[in-house]
Amino acid sequence: MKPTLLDVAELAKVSRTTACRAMNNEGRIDEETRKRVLEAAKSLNYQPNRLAQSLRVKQSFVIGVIFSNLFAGHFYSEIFRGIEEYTSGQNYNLILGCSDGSVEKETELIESFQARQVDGLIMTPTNHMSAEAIEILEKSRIPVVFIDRCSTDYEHDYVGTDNLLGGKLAADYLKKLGHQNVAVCMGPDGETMSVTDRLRGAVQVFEKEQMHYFTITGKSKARNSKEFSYEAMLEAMDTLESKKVTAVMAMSDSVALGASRALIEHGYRIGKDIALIGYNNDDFCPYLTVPLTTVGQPKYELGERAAELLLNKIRDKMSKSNTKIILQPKLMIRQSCGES
Amino acid sequence: MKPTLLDVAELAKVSRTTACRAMNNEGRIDEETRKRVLEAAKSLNYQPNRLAQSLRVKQSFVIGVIFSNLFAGHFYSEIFRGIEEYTSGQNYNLILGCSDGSVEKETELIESFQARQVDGLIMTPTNHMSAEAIEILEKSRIPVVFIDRCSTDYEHDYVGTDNLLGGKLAADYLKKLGHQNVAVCMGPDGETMSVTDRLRGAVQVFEKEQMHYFTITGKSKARNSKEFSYEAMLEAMDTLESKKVTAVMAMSDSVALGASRALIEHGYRIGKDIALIGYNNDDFCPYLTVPLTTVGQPKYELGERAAELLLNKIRDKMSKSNTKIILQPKLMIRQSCGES
DNA sequence: GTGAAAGCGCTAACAA
DNA sequence: TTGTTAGCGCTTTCAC
Repeated sequence: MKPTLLDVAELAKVSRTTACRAMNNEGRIDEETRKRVLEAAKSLNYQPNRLAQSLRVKQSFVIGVIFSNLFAGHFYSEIFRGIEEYTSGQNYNLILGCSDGSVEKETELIESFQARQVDGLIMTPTNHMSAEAIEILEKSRIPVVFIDRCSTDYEHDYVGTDNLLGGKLAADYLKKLGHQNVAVCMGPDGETMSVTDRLRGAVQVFEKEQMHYFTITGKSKARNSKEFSYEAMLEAMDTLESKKVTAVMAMSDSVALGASRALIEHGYRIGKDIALIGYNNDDFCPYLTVPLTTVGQPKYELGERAAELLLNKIRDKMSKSNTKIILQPKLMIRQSCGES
Repeated sequence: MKPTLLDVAELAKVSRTTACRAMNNEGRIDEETRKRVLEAAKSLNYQPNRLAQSLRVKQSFVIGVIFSNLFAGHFYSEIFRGIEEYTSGQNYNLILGCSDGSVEKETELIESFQARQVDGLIMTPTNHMSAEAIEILEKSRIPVVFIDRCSTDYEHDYVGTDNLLGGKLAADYLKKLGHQNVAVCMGPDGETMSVTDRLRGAVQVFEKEQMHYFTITGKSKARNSKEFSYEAMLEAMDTLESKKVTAVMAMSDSVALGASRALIEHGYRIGKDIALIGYNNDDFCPYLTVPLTTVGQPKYELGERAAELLLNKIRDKMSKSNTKIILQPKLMIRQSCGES
């Protein structure tokens, strides 16, 4: 049986209270007894039960993380690392779930995490969170920070990058290279706000510069971006030719990868016959045969800032609840648009 | 203030016990009162406090997951998905940490998860787990399942793939294509058992077939496989030429990606001037300009089986504690070795 | 500086 | 079928 605080107390010949004070380095306690308790604890291999602690102090030091999509391996891995490194230094642990784009699972996860008394929540919501989920969040008053995407239907804190600007950056660059006809490959998450923002940004440029464009939305059932966009692109091949498209803008690097496969199979040489620009700056970009030009997002920092914001909210419940932290995207010029 | 079971009980005009029974669908209870309680619970928006429950029943329904490396985005994402989907159906939640290859952090995580009373642990250990960590695990008697890698110094359950066979598969294939001189690019995790096993498997073939080979270990400080192997490969360029290497075997697909960048920069055409084979079958493989031939691992299933094994151990503490589940690798022939 | 006692929210003997 | 009571392991008020 695991030793409890009482065991430690008895061994050190003090009361539970005193033992507790010693363990938590509290004030009013004799240095001598403190040492004695600590030794007793050590010799018993005592470890406080965090469940009991949490129950008592009504603070669990656990934060819940809900991603909507783990297929996008690199993107969420980096965000998670940012969250993890920031929070682990402050004694928090993370409980992680993946909604896989399902609103039901998202709701379940929120409820489950809530039942576990998480101190806060960081999440990328599904496209349309269920009304139920939103109600739960609002009623529970658990501090929440949305990351990367955000819910339209709900007042919230948010950490993301400026997707409108990102879209502009990409479009401006294509314009600068002289492209007039561009296809925009949306990928499977075309309905999320982050992606529609990128599109809006690009379209602003397209219209101002009187460029032609059209979007490839695809109707594949694949959840995997690469597969989805590969199929979507294959279907769009004819249109590509008839509209004399010279540049493809992909809404993520994975989408770009899928699109490039279709393009290559149809004899296009990336960076020569056709320009391709991605989004995210995933870590594989520099390592492709034709290194991918893309718009970079600071993924790790996204996670870090979200964690920071959340912990601040947790500590200061009064902090105003509509903070938006918008980080800047950055154009990463490589070779897939023909320049080096 | 959140409603407690007592609030529900009062509203339904029964005792806490009865309310408890109703919530947990236990036997001996009148159908009428059960309904009344459930209604009361609903109207109060009652949600049981899992912390209190766990404390009481001494079972948390949380399992800890510790990965050693989240850079390898896709690989661990898939494993995690396998674990998550299997366990979430059974009411478990996952608490996730990343040791980042550091034994100190690994030990901290184990302790921390233990303090949180996890019911079990799934982990990829660092190369050499600290004696301390092993001692904690043994003393705590928490069921543990190692995944992908395993600790040499410790009796354990394990789920992985047959890396020896995987190495052979790759080497056999290169032999079949007529290669006589191959370079093996080890990557940053060259010391892990999974990688050394792959090498052993390959070497068995090399020796039997009297092929020449040498390993590229690299001395980069990068933790990222792609970067690491890119640098390692650059350094090895001269040797590659002097030894007339015609094939490169990479210990993971990320390593292959890094290596290919160096090769391409030096004018090699993958699949024509030089053959390249990877390992893992990461999801980007089919989407490279020259689709990568590789040895596939069933990542999702790895996670799933690990979760299954762990839950069985949790339920039946008596189950023998040295189960090894070894899944089979599979050669995925694409174009990077010249065949289609 | 130390300890007794109460209680966080839940479950489970046992008794009625 | 229902309720009383004790207790999981911890923290905290209050009194000494």
